Amino acid sequence: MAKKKASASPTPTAGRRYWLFKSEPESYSIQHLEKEPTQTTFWDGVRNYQARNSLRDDVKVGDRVLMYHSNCDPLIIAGTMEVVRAGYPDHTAFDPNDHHYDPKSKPDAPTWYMVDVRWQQTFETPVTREQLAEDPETATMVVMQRGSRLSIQPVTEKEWNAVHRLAGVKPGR
DNA sequence: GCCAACGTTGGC
DNA sequence: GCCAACGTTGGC
Repeated sequence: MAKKKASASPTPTAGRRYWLFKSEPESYSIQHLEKEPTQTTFWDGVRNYQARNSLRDDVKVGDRVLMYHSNCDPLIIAGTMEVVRAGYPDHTAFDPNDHHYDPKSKPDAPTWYMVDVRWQQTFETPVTREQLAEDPETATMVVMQRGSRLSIQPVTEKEWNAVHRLAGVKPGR
């Protein structure tokens, strides 16, 4: 477990990547994350190979993440998170009692991976899907593509900045 | 609640 | 290795 000094900020900007993670707020919302004792959680339950590859190989400590609330009304980007631990095996796949149990994933040969994220900010004015569709800089985001079911998606810096503009806040530190 | 799009499974 | 059937996702 990686404890971080409060003063120790961050991670260099260079090489930082941006992502969008989907969650159904009924299961887990940004409000849940904000209320966690450490405002940190492990992002478990991803059971799609393309998304798994991103979590295992590409999502790095210091990367920034938009949290998208799916399957709800209104559909929004609710806020942002910071990656605090890079890909490691998703242990919920090993637990037969867990909803995300997958017998083909073994501790010595894990199929599924997760990362740890820390709450960064909850947008006072969340950005709605409708806004994303209307703005030329965000309309092309992966999340807006018809039939896009990918739960871990790359976001460009331009899109990251545009989402913050729509939220009425400065793009984070 | 509906249903299109998508990923996975399994018979052949 | 093809592809139909199936289950799931997720916007509407």
